[in-house]
Amino acid sequence: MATNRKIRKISDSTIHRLSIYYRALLALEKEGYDTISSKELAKREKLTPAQVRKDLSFFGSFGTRGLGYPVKQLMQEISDILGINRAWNVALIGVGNVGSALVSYKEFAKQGFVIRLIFDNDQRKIGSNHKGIVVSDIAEMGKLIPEHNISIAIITVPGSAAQKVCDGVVECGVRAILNFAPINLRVPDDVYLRNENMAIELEHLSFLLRNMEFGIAE
Amino acid sequence: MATNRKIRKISDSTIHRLSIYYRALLALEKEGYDTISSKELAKREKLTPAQVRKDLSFFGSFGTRGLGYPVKQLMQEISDILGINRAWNVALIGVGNVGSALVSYKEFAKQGFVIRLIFDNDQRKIGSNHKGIVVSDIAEMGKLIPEHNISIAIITVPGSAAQKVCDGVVECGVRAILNFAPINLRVPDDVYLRNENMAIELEHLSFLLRNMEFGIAE
DNA sequence: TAGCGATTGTGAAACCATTCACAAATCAGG
DNA sequence: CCTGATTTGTGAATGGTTTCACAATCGCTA
Ligand SMILES: NC(=O)c1ccc[n+]([C@@H]2O[C@H](COP(=O)([O-])OP(=O)(O)OC[C@H]3O[C@@H](n4cnc5c(N)ncnc54)[C@H](O)[C@@H]3O)[C@@H](O)[C@H]2O)c1
Ligand SMILES: NC(=O)c1ccc[n+]([C@@H]2O[C@H](COP(=O)([O-])OP(=O)(O)OC[C@H]3O[C@@H](n4cnc5c(N)ncnc54)[C@H](O)[C@@H]3O)[C@@H](O)[C@H]2O)c1
Repeated sequence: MATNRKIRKISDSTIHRLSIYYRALLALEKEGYDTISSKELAKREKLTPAQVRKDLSFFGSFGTRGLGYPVKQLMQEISDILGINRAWNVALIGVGNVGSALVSYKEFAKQGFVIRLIFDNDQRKIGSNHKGIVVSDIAEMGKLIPEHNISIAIITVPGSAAQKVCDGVVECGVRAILNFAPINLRVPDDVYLRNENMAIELEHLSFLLRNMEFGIAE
Repeated sequence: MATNRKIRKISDSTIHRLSIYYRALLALEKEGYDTISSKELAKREKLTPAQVRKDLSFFGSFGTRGLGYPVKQLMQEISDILGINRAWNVALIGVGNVGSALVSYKEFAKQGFVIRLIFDNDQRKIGSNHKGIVVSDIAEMGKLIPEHNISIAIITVPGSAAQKVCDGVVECGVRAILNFAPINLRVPDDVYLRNENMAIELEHLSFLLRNMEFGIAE
C-alpha cells in the first residue's frame, strides 16, 4: 500500500502531475488499455517518461518491467495517494456567480468532493435552495461545520469579505481551503490553502502575448 | 523602459509573483504608501526579500537604495511588463454555469480583459443577451474573431467539446487560451495555453489532508 | 559635504526538480 | 529453460530556481 510509506517531501509539481496521470488513466481505461508504459503515458500528456517513472517511484513500485503499468491498479494507487478514494465533506461560502456554478457542477460529487453546506450573509439567499441544499446563514457556521464533519471550505465571497470568512472557517476547525477571492489569505501554518485566481492566469497570458514580439518566450 | 530590454527566459513562478506584487501594490497605494521596501513587500506576501528583488531585477532597476521601491512607479512598470497597461479583446466560448459567471465579472474589464464576443452552440442561447453581449453561433467564429481582433479565448465548454473548440479558435488565429475544461488541450507550439482546473486544486487539498497524518507535509 | 543607517542589485552558493543512463527485472517466443 | 526485446526503478548528472551575502548607492542630518 502507498499509504504507510515513509515519504519526506513531495513537490507541488509532482502532486499536480499525479492528478494529470489519473485523468489520463481514466481515458486509457475507457479506450480499453490494460497496461500503459511510462513512454506512452508521457507522450499523451506532453511529459517525459523519466518524469512519470520518478513521480510514481516516490510512492512505490507500481509497474512491471518490460510491460508497463497496469491501468486499473495504477488508478487505484493514485486515488489512494491523492485521497480521492473516499468522500470529503465540503462547505461553500458565498453563493454568487462563481459559487452557484460550483454548486451545480456534478463532477465534484462524483469525484468524492461533496458539498454539504452552503453559507451566505445575504438574507435574500439564506433559506433558498441550491441543488437540494438550503443556504445557511454565515452566523451558523460555528455550529454547522463541526456538526457536518466538513474537511474542505471553498471560499467564493468578494475579496473584501474573504479574510474574515477565512478566519471563521479556520476557527471552526477546517484545515483545507480553496480560495477564489483575488487576495492572499493569511492562514495558520497547519491550514492548507490553495488559490484559484483567474485574473492571474489572464495576466500570465497577457505577459506572454506582450513579450512574444521581444523574443522572450523561446 | 522595461519593454525593450533583452531578456532570456523568465520562469512561470516569477511571472506569477509579478501578478502578486501588482495586487499588493494596489493595496499599498490605497493605504497611502509612497515607497515600499522588498522586505516589507515580501513580508506581506509571505515571500523573501531576496526573491522580490531578484524577480524585479530581471526587468530593470526600479528601486532606490536605502529607500525601497516607489509604489506608483513600480505598479506602472509591472503593468508594462505584464501587458495589463492596455486592453485585450477576449472571446468566451460556452456560456454555461462557469461562462456566465465570467461574463458577469466586472473586474476583468477593469483590468483590461474585455469580453467582446460570446459563442455557444445551443440554439436556445444563441441570440440571447449576456451583459450587453449577444451570444453568437459557434459557426460564426471564423468570421467574427478576426473581425474583432480577439487576442485571448476563454474556453468554458464541456470537456468532450473542448479540443474541437480549441482547434477552432487556433484556426482563427488566436494565440492565447485560458481553458476551464478538465482536459489537456493540444495546441501548436506558438499558442499559449493556461489551464484553470478546479478539480486538480481540490485533489491537491485532498492529498495534503490525506497525508497529514503520515507526516509528509513538514 | 561628510558620515550613518537603510536598502537595492547581483554574483555565488545552496537547494530542488528534471533528465540521463543503465542495471535489474519481466515478458514472449522458441 | 534460455535468449532477446522491452521497460521499470533509481542513483548520478544536469539544469533551474531560490537564498545568501555584500559592495554599491542613496536619503537624511548635522
Ligand atoms: N465571477 C467571476 O467570474 C470571478 C472571476 C474571478 C474571481 N472571482 C472572485 O470570486 C469571488 C466571488 O465572485 P462572484 O462573482 O461569485 O461574486 P458575487 O458577488 O456574485 O457573489 C458573492 C457572494 O458572497 C456573498 N457574501 C458576501 N459577503 C459575505 C460574507 N461576509 N459572508 C458570507 N457570504 C458573503 C454574497 O451575498 C454573494 O452571494 C470574488 O472574490 C471574485 O473576486 C470571480
Ligand atoms: N461549473 C463548475 O463549477 C466547473 C468546475 C470545474 C470545471 N468546470 C468545467 O468548465 C467547463 C464548463 O462547465 P459548466 O458547468 O459551465 O458547463 P455547462 O454545461 O453549464 O456549460 C457549457 C456550455 O458550453 C456550450 N457548448 C457545449 N458544446 C459546445 C460547442 N461545441 N461549442 C460551443 N458551445 C458549446 C453549452 O451549450 C453550454 O452553454 C466544463 O468543461 C467543466 O468541466 C466547471
